[in-house]
Amino acid sequence: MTPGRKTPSKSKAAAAPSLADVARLANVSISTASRIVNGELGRASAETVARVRRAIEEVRYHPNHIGRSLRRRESRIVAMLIANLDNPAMAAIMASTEAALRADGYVMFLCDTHDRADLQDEYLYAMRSQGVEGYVMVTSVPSPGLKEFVEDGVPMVFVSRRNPCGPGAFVGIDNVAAGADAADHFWFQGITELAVLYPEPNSSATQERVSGFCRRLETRGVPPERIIHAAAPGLFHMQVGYDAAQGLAARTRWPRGILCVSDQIAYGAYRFTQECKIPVPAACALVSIDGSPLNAWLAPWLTSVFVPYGDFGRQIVELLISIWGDDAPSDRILPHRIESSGGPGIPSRVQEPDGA
Amino acid sequence: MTPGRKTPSKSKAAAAPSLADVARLANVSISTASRIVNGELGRASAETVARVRRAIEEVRYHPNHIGRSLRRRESRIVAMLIANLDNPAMAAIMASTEAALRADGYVMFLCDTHDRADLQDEYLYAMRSQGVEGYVMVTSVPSPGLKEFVEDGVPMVFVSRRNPCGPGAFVGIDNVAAGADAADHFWFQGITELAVLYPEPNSSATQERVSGFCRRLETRGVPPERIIHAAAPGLFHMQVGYDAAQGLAARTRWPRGILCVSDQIAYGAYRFTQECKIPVPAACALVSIDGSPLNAWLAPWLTSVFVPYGDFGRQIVELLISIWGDDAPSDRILPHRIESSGGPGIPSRVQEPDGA
DNA sequence: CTGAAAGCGCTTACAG
DNA sequence: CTGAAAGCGCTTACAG
Repeated sequence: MTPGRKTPSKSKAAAAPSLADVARLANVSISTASRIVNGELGRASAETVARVRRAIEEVRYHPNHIGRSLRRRESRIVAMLIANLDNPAMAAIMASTEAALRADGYVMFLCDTHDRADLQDEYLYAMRSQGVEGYVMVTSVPSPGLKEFVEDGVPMVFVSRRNPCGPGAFVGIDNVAAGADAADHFWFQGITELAVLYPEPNSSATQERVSGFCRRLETRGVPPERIIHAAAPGLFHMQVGYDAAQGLAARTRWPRGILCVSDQIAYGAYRFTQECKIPVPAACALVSIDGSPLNAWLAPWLTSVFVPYGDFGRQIVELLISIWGDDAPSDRILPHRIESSGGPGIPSRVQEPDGA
Repeated sequence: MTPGRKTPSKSKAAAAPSLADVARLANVSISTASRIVNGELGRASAETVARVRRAIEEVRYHPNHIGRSLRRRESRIVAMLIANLDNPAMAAIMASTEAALRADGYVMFLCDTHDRADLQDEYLYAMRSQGVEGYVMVTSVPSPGLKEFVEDGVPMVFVSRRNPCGPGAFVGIDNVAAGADAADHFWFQGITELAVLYPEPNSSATQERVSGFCRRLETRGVPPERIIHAAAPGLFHMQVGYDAAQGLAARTRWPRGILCVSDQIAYGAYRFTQECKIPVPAACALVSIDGSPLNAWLAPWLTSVFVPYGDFGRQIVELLISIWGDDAPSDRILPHRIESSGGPGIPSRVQEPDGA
């Protein structure tokens, strides 16, 4: 399957120099060399330090983390398990987490679970074998392995979607409030013929968004049965949005406003409205949750709840560190805000009259 | 900086069982246990094998790859260094590479270099310390570390953009041909007032696309000086496209057709055309290179050269394996094709008359 | 100020 | 069929 793996080293590549090579060249013990490599300078004469440093330069020594990890029993590696790389929101979470980890001297394994329980478990076990010290679970799914890790108290942070197998540290927005804000956005514009579009099966995030939306509308006097629910299965949210919109059209009169639980679902629904010649937002206002930067460029017709994915990374890493420190982990709920993309010539703020 | 790292293990988490634990429980030597863990069953009695397996189950043993890596001097880890995670094309390359690696039993470190030479080097050294066996360089930049790695014969594959520091195995499309196809697309529609938009500084890919475009037009009889070049600096291609389009408008008459070297540049240029009330594609046809799936949903006005990023991963991994096997690495050039996104009601194929 | 020694978890000739 | 031993590269008490 992997022919030629027998000779993994290019003939050119000499074996990497080890601490022993440095020590030999500098005429010191490996212990001393190790201390100097690790910046413990107080315990060696200036002359020795200089000699060792020269040797390090000369052989171009770089520490081998595998040896260090084995001995110290720590790897400084974190794994991110993520459901769907080609969703821009996921990419933003990935990028910010990667940057925050690097700033703290960690490196990141990336695992694409495709929202599949079997793959998720395969990765969890593979990562454990690699000595990973913490797990960032972005939109995880229930699985036996996850349950086992959670029960074993393995350090984990759940992002966007809560732990589907029990309690767990969480980073995300207040999804109930986000749904409620979307509801108010419609309400203040006098739009009360409403629908909501979401993927199936439901994650905690979806459920919270939808229920926050419906409960707020109920508070405003819009009875829940007036709000049409349309769901469609699938991982590819644009298709989900298209399919759900189509299902909606088949069942009922077209609404004046639609909440889509993600930007991509809104993109899919939009395409359907265009095929049906429904003017957006004039005849039907579309609101979604994500706030992708893309919206300003390609979707000026969309109003979206901005989720600060770029700030997630810092929070995720802080939370992980507090878990390692055996602190009681407290969820990190980040602020969201609703905003129009403001395309060419479109005023960009939502005006919120005070009071109902 | 990382408070509490002194106690990295949750009190709950018992030390992971080692091969020694298995051996003790099964009453065999560590050697024997190791062989059985590694599937070398021919050398132990069936009874011993069963006993060891029971012990493995009982202590819930999982092999520690750090120990294995140290001893075998191989890690089965590959690193991907990539310039810009929030570009959908990059995400597609990432996803397909990750999947191909997993299929072959490798895991992947992800490093976001932000197109910065210093970060690229920081990562290269960090990855080497982690014992990484191969490097996937997506849109790399020139840097001293890269030069050093290339000279040392470290296994590397360059993706999309060629090695900026000398020769190197490459996976991508034929960028010259892609540019030429875009030229023909305009030519066959009778559009010869043309401009080309690209980011600065120029990568090999950009240069090849632009020169393929211009050379083909020259062949067709359109003199090079008739083609307006507009570039803008930056990493964020949508802004680059907008800025370049703005610069174009400031300098000259608006063209009838524009080649944008990436989809995102086209999105940016599109926004500018909308602000200027220029009908697209009626008054100005936009062609780009990438072929993002998003186009069909949000950019029906765009014609794009489809690049099979989803197939890159397999090719990358095969190429890496051939390099490990000391085979002479041959570049992998994948097929592209030009296509309209085909939005609602728009016919989706480009008709290509035969002959000029 | 410095070094010898043990050991992290594993694999692998080698001997029996 | 099985095991004792060496060693991958490193760190860390401990002794001097």
